[in-house]
Amino acid sequence: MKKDSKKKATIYDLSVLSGSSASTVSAVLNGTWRKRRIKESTAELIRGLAEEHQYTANQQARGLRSSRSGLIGLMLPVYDTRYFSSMAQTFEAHVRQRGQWPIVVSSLRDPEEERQMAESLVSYNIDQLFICGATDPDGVHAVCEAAGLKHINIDLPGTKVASVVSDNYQGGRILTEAIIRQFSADDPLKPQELFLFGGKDDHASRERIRGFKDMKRELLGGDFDASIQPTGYSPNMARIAFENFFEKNTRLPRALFVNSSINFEGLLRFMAAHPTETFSDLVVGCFDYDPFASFLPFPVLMMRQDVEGMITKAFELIEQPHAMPQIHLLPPQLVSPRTALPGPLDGIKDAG
Amino acid sequence: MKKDSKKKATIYDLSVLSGSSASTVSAVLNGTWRKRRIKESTAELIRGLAEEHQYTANQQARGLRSSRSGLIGLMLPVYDTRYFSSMAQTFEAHVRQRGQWPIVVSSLRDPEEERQMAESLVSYNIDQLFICGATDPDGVHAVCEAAGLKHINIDLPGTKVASVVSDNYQGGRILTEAIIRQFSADDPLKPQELFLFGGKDDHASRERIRGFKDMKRELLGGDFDASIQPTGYSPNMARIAFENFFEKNTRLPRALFVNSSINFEGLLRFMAAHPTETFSDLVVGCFDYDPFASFLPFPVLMMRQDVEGMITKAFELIEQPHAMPQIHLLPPQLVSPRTALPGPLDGIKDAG
DNA sequence: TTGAAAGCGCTAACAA
DNA sequence: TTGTTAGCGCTTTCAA
Repeated sequence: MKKDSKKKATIYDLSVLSGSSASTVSAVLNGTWRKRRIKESTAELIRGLAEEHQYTANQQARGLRSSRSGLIGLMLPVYDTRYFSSMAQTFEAHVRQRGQWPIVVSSLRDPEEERQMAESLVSYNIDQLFICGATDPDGVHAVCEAAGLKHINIDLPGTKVASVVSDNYQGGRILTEAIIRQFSADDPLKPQELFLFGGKDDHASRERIRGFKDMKRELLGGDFDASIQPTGYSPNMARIAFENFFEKNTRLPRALFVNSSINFEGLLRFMAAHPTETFSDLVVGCFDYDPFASFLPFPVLMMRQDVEGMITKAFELIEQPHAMPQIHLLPPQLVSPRTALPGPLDGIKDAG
Repeated sequence: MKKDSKKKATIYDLSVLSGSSASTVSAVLNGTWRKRRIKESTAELIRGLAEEHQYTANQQARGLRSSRSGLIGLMLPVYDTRYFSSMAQTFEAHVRQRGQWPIVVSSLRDPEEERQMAESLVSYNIDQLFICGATDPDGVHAVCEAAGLKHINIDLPGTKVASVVSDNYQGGRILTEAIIRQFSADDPLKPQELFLFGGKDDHASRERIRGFKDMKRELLGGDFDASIQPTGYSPNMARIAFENFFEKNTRLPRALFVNSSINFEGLLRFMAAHPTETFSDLVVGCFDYDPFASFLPFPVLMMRQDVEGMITKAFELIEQPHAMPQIHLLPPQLVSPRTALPGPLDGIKDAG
């Protein structure tokens, strides 16, 4: 083992070894050598040396000099749902395919946190930022704008740059209709038997609720604002809402529209405290797809957001210099009960 | 808006504005000013200016100079399971609490990929690397070692540095026993009715299988190597294994030990193609906890790995200069059917 | 209590 | 076809 094995080789080391100048080495190793008209043979030589000494460019130095970093950021509310984890997984694949590096952070839906994270990412000179599900996208925008950092909104729209979000209104309508159609004509669902739980006062929730209300009115008539129970994106608040409802009405509604899989976990917590019979005639519709949830012992309809499509579209838009601060809608997909869809993990070659 | 609002302020800007030198500004702003005995008033002045001009240190420059970056890496096989996504979530919380920044990447269980990722992370001068579930931890070690990068193994052990992993052997035993005890004394499970599906030839699978076999032998007698069906960590391979078994035996085993929730998704895919009755008398035990899986229409026993404990322990060990390349075992926790445990998302303040 | 100066490793004019 | 040079923004001696 060479004594310098702890020290990484630099272009200067290779410069000495090859007899070329540092700038020549640099050009050869960063791909700009063609337009610098460097002799094939010198390039060859330097590449060989680089290989031999396991040279890899110091990205900090490169970035400091060129004001880039090769890092592309993704700001997520949380990792730990199948929706957001598949977002991270898909994002990573796209970024790496572009020869860049993903840096993913979770801001826990705290606007102040979101801004500070953006600040910090700026200080690393990240090249682009994907703002996903931010509570205050425009606050993050201000930080990016001030730093000249390209950015785009996903999942929850902002008003300052382009946003790629699901068509939550249509999704809400479709899901509501599907829930209602689960019930047979001889024992149809009544308006006071269908409730929406979860979500908060953000764009996604509002749109879903709007779709829910419209479709409910169209199909069942009546309009019960009381049938909306926002609980935030918290499993426990949702659990409490279900408990309260149950206490007051001695049963759950026959049909539930659950605003997000996080809230659905609140339903699970409720379930844990009650016998299976409590859910024997329940129908649930839920935003975001989770494969295990789809096989629960009662019909679960899920709306799967088009994560792959959102990321693809976002990459398209973020490149465009003067994209309007416009909302691009992608249709989510209704998933029938007992459906196991392939996900971002399929196609990975590992099989043991 | 000032014309320079696109340019971030540097210590030189503040140096000019404050009348102090750049090195003084630097010291004030990076906390070393006390030991440089800088006057409180100058410090005050500079801090005020920094605030006013929204100064934030350029991490690339800082890192280039000091060979640090403030980044702590986590290498994950994949994001998109509740086990790994909770790992990412927990890791992030710990890292941020230390005032560092998490950089999370997924290597898709490809040893070559793992090494290249490590190389690349090295080129960003990350300060520490947590190697989680790597297929070839020692390969990654070699890269880290050569770069003088502190690292540690989680989930899957290596032989060169300390590893923090679940006690998969005990976990396998406990889970197997729990599965068997689900059956009543008047219709007990027979040895040929209990199968293990999933996993591959890695440490975790081997240990779980060993625990499975031992406990099965102890409680049911007999030893059927045929009752082990590795499928890799692939939903589809698992699905095919279930299909094959079903075709050959016209039914599933009465009891399944599923090696990972990823393989469980293969069971879901199988389920989607078969009527509910096929699973009416099924008992499943599965490694890794997924809240939705816990409520499926048949008893599902899950082993929850102690993610919080693993991360905590790993942080402890990675600091120690001469930790032995030893395996630290953490007991996983048996989770009864229909249990909704709190996760890393609980305690987040958001509630809408 | 502070400043001057060197240099981390790289890129990109500008010369030659 | 290549070398020289001047930084990118910061930390860190060393000197004052």
